[in-house]
Amino acid sequence: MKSAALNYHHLRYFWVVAQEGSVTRAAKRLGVAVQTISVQIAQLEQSLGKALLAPQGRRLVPTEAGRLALTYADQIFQLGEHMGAALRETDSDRTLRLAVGISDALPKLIAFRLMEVVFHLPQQVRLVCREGEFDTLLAELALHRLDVVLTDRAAQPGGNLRVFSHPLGEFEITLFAAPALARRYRRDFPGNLSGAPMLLPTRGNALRGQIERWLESHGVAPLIVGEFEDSALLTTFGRAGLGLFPAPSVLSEDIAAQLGAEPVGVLADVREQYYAISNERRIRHPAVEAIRNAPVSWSRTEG
Amino acid sequence: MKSAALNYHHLRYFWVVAQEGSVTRAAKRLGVAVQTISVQIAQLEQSLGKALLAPQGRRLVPTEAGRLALTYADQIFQLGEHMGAALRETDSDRTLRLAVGISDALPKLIAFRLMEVVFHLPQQVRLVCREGEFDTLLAELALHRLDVVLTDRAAQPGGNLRVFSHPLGEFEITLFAAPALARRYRRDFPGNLSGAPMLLPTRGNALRGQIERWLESHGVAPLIVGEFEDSALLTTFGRAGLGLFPAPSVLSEDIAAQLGAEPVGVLADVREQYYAISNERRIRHPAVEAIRNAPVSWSRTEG
DNA sequence: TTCATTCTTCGTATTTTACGAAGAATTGAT
DNA sequence: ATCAATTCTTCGTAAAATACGAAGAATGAA
Repeated sequence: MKSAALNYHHLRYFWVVAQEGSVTRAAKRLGVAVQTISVQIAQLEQSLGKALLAPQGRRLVPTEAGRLALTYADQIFQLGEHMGAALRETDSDRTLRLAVGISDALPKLIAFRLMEVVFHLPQQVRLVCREGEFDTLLAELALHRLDVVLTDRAAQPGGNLRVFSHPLGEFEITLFAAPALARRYRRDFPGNLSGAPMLLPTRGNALRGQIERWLESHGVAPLIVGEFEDSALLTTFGRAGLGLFPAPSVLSEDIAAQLGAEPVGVLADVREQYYAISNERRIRHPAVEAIRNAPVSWSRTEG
Repeated sequence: MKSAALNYHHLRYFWVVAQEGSVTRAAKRLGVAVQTISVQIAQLEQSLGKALLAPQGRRLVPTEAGRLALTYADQIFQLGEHMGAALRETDSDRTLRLAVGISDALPKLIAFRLMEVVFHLPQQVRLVCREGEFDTLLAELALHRLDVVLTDRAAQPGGNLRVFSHPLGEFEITLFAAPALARRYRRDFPGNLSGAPMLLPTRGNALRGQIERWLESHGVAPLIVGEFEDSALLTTFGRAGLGLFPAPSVLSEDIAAQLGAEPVGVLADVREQYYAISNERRIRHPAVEAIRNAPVSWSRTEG
């Protein structure tokens, strides 16, 4: 038997009664008759299967279950109030909001560079970013909780979700490493990579397959010491000196400055493609359009 | 004009429609007619003063305001579901729960020692602790959100809240300090305290007055370099070597182990009294009673 | 364009919520 | 112990909300 949905009307009465310690006073505060409240609290208790209030002296005090319920009720009604306030205050039609989902696999620095353009638009834009797995973000996009998802692979056209992928250009990939490692493997690159410790994206990432093909074609077999879903985590491990790690060549300077890691060698012909995924085939949101059309400041091969 | 309270019933329909992207499908899922939903969403929009959904192609997508509302709705209905689950799963009558409020001013170690006994009761007790200011905690006690408040001062009997203070015994107070400071001021204590850096509780704390009287009676005037509402903060500053600080003598060992601070000298005749404040004159909650009657393991003068 | 689908509006049925009246249970005072 | 006062419940009915059938309007897709 599936229990019916919670009746928030009943819950509110219970909540007020618990605050006032009395049905009578709650009735006064709410401007309704005592019987009304009495009945509805009884209904709430029945639907939950637990007593929520018990008389003690002249007051009504919450039972153990009632107290638990109150912790939820507190939050629920606080949220309700905040929501009203937020909607009233926000001139949500004035400021343009852009909700962006950023795939784990996308290097944060790339994400930043891609989104940079929205701050140079004529109108003020409030950027709301959410990180997560590709599939999660795609679902939120479909629900219009997000305006666009930035990621490293296109959405499957055959999927049950009606979304559209817009390529943002191809980026050349370089292997980076902490200074000591970088010095060691920079010589004779790429011939000496066999046995070199390496950090790679997990299978399923588009880049992974390309890198493996590149390694094979160069006849080298490094030791894969770690696989990462999340690009930021991958570079963190790389910075710590645990292995060579791939990243877009254009980030060379940023990686040196932020992570203290140096380039080891370019993976010729390995290219990562980034995408903006949106709901419409023809992009409407001006900020998304700006991202789509941005003349990205670093070298980039048009796809 | 005060806006009417949020109608959670309407909000739920809106929430489902946003998920489904269509009134029709939402109606199917909810088992009601489309008109019903249509009307109620219109009412919700009117009461909030903003459009929440806008047609786009064949779908209904949330507006900017709608999206904001959805972030709240998500939380609200998640809480509702969790509440039902929590109430169903918890055998809230089996496990005894004890909600304790701990005054900022109370040394955490004392609080721990006072509450220790509840874990040795025959029945399993789930301890729920909340920290805060004295007045805040007292209000929560009055609402029965807490079973007992542990604090360093009794509640005013003349207050508008009907609560009762149960003394838990008196504790002798010692001045402590980081090792270097302690060595310096331990000699000739208490005669050399004039000009010594000292950290004290804020005025209003019961201990503060006693310490000042003690200092005066010994004819010394230290330099008060800090006043703290929160005892944990006070000891943290003390540990950093910023000054001498008072704490119960019985915590000497704990303070040495945890904070690396050493005793400087005992404040003879200065005694801190701790209290358990509850709702009933005669305590009913077995765990509270245990705290009240615990033969505290360390030296303690019965009041 | 035409057709199909979806969302609205209107009037009425149903359900939920609210209240007056009366009864039961408890407290606090006499 | 008894009484008065207060509080919470239980009825039956009134008011309000929610829900639905029917019909009209708007929009996208063929």
